[in-house]
Amino acid sequence: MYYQQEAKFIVAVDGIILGFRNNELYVLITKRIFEPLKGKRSLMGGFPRIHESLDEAAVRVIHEYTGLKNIRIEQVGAYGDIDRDLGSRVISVAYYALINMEQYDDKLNRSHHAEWVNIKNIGKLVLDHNRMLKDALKIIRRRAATRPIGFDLLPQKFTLPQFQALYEAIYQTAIDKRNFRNRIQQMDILEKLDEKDKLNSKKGAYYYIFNKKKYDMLLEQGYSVSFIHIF
Amino acid sequence: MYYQQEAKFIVAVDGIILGFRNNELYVLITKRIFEPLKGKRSLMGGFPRIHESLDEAAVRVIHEYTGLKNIRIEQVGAYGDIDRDLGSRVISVAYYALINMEQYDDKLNRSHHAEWVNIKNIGKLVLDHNRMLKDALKIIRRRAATRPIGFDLLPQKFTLPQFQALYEAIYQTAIDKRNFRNRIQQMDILEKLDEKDKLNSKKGAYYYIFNKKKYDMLLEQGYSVSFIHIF
DNA sequence: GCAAAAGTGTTAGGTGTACACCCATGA
DNA sequence: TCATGGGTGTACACCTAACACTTTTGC
Repeated sequence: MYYQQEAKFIVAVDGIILGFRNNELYVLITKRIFEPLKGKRSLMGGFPRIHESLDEAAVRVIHEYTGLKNIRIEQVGAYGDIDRDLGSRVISVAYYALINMEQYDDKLNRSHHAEWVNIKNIGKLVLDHNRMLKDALKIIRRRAATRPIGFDLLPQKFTLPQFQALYEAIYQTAIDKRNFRNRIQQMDILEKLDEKDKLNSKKGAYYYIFNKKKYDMLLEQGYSVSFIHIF
Repeated sequence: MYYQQEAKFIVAVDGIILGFRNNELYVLITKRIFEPLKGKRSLMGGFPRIHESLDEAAVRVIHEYTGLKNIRIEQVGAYGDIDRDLGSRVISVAYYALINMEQYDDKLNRSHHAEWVNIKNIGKLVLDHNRMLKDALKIIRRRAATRPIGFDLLPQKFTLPQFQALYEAIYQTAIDKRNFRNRIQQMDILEKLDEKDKLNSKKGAYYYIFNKKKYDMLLEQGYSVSFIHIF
C-alpha cells in the first residue's frame, strides 16, 4: 500500500435517471431521507463501497432505486467543489441512465419516497444537482443528435409519433414530421409491424421495433447520421 | 458533519497537458518519482488537498509541472476502477490543458523528469493513463470541430499554415488548404499583420493574431462553424 | 532559373429544411 | 360527416469537398 499520507475523501455517486411517458421526459427525484437537507428534493445518490468501481456503484444505486438490472449508464463527470455538499467535503460522480418506464417497478417509488417529475417542472434540487442534471442533458442531447438514442427509453414496440415525441422532448423543440421520418427511413434500422397502436388516434399508428443487429453493424462501420443539428 | 460512517477514498487528479511545436502535438510526460511504478512513464498527477476543489487541484498540479498560470482546464472524467492503481484504491479525475509551449518554462522539465513526447509516439503509460489520454483527445476533437480551438496552443502571432497544421495534428488527417482558409475567413476572427514568418519558407507566411473580442461576440450569439466534419 | 512553400476561387453534389395535402377511423 | 391524428414527397438554399495554378524569394 502506498499513498498513505494522502488526504482521503468521501465519494458519492449520483444518478440522473430519465424516463419517457406520455410524450414527456421525466426525472426520478427523491426526497432525501437523511440529514442534511432531509426532505428536500434530490437526485438518487449513494456511496460506492471499497470493493466497487464507480461504475458498479452507480449501477447498484440505480438498481436499488428502480429495481432495474442491465441498465446502461454513462458518466457525466466529477463534482468536486469544496462546499458543494453541506454535510461534509464530498466529491460526487454523476451518472445518467435512460430507462424504460414500463419496466420500472412502481412499488419502489413509495419505499424510496421517489417520484417521476416532468423535466419541465423540476424545481430547485439540493446542492449542485440542478447542474448535474443540466450537464447530463447536454451529453444526452449530443448523443441523441448523432445516433438513435432512446431505444432504452422507449418500450420495445413503439410508434413513429412516439419516437418523434421523444426527440422533441429531449430537445424541447418541434420537429417536422416528414423530415424526421425521412431520416429514420434512411437509417433503415426499424422494422414495421403489422400491428397498430390505436390508443392515441382513430387511424392508429404502426408499431415498430428496433433492429439491433442492423444498428450494431452500422455503428461498427463508423456510421453516423445527424439526426438533429445542434452544434 | 455528516456521512461519517462512509468509506473514504484516496482521490487523485491527473493532467493531460498538450502542446504544439513544429507542426506536431506533444504531451507532457513524466517519469514517476515514487513507488509504485517508479521510473515508468506517466501523465502529470497529484493529490487534491482538503481545502481545494478538484478544479483548483488540477490547476495547481499543472502549474507545478509547467510554471504556467491562467491555464484553462477541462475535466475529462473520473476513473474509478478498483484495481486501476497498483498502489492503493485510488479514484482519479483527469483534466486536460492546452498550453503554449513557448511560454512553458523548460527548466521545470529537468526538475520534474518531464519531457514532451510527440503524440504519435506515446507508448505505454502507467495504469489507465493511455485511456485518459484517448478520452481527452476525443473531447478536444469534438471541441475543435465546432470552434477555433488552439489559440491556447499557438503562440500569439501565428501563421495560417501553422494554424492548419495544428488542426491536422489534432485530427491526424490532411486538410485542403483552400477549404481551411475559406472557413477561417468566413469566421472573421483573425487579424492579418504586416509581418511575415520567413523561417519556414522563402516566400514567408503572414502572421495573424486572434481577435478575441470578435470571437467572444460570436460565441455569445450561439455561433458555431463546423470546422471539420467528424461526427 | 529553380525549388519550396504561400496564397488564391470555383463548381458540383449532397444535405438540411421548409412546406401541404390525403388517409383511416371512431364517434 | 367530421374531427383527429397518421402518413407521405418535393424543391430550394446552403454547405461540404474536390480541385490547379500563380506568386514570392533564397539559393
